[in-house]
Amino acid sequence: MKTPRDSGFAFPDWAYKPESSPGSRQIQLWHFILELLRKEEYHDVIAWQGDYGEFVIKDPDEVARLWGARKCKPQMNYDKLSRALRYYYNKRILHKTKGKRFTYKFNFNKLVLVNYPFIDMGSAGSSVPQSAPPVPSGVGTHFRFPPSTPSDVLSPNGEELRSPGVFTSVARRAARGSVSDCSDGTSVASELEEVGMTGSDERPAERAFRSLFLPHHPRLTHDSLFRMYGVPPPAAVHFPASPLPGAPLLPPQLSPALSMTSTPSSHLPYTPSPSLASPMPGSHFSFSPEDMKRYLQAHAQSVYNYHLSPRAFPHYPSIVVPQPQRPDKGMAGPTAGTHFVAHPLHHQQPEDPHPSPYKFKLQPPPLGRKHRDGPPPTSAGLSGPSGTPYTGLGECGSATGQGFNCSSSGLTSSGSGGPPKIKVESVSDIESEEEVEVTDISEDDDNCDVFAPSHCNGRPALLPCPDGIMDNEEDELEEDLFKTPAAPSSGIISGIAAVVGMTLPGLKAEPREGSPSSPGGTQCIPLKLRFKRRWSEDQRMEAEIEEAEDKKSRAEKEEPSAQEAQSQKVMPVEEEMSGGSLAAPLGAGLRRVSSELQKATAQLSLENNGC
DNA sequence: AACGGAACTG
DNA sequence: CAGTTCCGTT
Repeated sequence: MKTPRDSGFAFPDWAYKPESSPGSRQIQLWHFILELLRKEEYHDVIAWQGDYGEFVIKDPDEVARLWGARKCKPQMNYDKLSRALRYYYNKRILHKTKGKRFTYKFNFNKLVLVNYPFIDMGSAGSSVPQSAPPVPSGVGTHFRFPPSTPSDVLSPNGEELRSPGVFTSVARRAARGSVSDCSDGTSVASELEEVGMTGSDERPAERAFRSLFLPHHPRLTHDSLFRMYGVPPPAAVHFPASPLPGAPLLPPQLSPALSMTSTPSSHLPYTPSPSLASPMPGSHFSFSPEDMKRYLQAHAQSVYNYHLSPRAFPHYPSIVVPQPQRPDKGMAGPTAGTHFVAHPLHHQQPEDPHPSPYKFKLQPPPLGRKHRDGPPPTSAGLSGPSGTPYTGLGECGSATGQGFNCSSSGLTSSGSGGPPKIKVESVSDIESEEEVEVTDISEDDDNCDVFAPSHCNGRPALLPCPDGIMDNEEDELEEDLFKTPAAPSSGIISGIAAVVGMTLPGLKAEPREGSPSSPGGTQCIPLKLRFKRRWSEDQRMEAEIEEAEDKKSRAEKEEPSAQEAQSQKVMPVEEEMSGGSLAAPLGAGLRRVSSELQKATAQLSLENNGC
């Protein structure tokens, strides 16, 4: 049966919450979709279907109408809505299920990332029970919410085989608490505790998911997060590692940043890092200093060991990292002196002494807009939010009185100063496969535009579109091939490391040497170039992996269990390079982090009250 | 139907 | 920034 009651299957609770869209004052489409998906009332309009994360819009017009209502856009229609949906392709939040009409599919990994917790170390919170729920972890395993095999999730009778059924229980629980979707943001904190503490029957993954991703920083925007994590985990490809299919006890799932390569339904064999693979006493992960440390270390190491693109380091506020070599003076750190990350890889900056292989050309600001066509007839016509009959639709109805939340703006957005804005464009564009990687640091400003949505198809942006793989044409295999994601910038790793108060061994070591898996010959290649290559490779790999994953998952549907017996030997973890001294003085710091997370979460819920 | 560029908006 | 609006193309 389609499980009438909870047929809405199940997405992690956070996914259903408005607060889940960091930095967004207004509800976002994907979130809204999730909302509808969750409600039975709308199952005739939109519903889960098929693969995990796949949903079908049964009544496009209605969905559009609802969306329009929610956004106070009476003119909304499916055409427009779908455009918005299409934009998600680039962000990789969604993708289209080819062949099936009105059918799209969520990319959970992305969603997770969006919700990855970021802490603002600004305050020195505490007092919060670091009741971090135990988390599952998967050393060599790719973190996956939903089991990749039906059997994993299947109830004895194989009934709920519905794709994302995994989170059903969660969803149910969530529903219990906060029913008013958008109006109450109050449940987050409590939920955190509630579920967090439950040692219950929940799948480890669920809990892990929750505990790890529930909290998030309000100030971060979707995009910034995407940028942060838009980087494919090189480690994944370089580490054949042993997947622990279905292994009950898995080492901590490390940074999503490093594992987001595949689709939710897949398990990517991936060894985060040597240190990680090592003895993981508890099979649980918590925000305890110990676990945190391991987590961070692994994360950091992975990055450094594999020369992850600098851009792979998400920005971490309030964190200062020990500058490796290169006694930079003021370093062109990100804006404002406010705390920030001195990116260890900063030395790949423009002012670099050596002849930079990176060529850029300044692209003049976009020509005056209004080119569209025809003379601009003092608009004013339609956009008027006329009193459109709004179907009270549960969602925001709660808005006091009549108005919707059409104007509420809870968080202040740093008024974006409209600086000169100059686009930097790779000169070596299209042709030269020697793409350039701009190691840009500043993050909260226009510099990032450089990496903004790069379309491998048409206008090539900065990122290279590895031959062979890229979807230059309208190839088929691109089912899951997405355009190269926007590149992130800044370093979370270093940031974290700093927070934890440890020094990254790998960091100090000359990047040149360290790499355990550096292909012979690279030794002589300039750092920049190496990074560049790595980046390209990563991009390519991501695409490949995703595709493969998708296929795999699809195939898996057929044969539940199989070779996955217990081939989960021990991954031949590469021994920790030189720095086995990762152990570092941390503890208090971690606790703070943990509490900060919770605080932020709680705070968020308040901020979102207005709806 | 689906896609995606471009201008535009709050 | 996350769409919204338009629209030509496939």
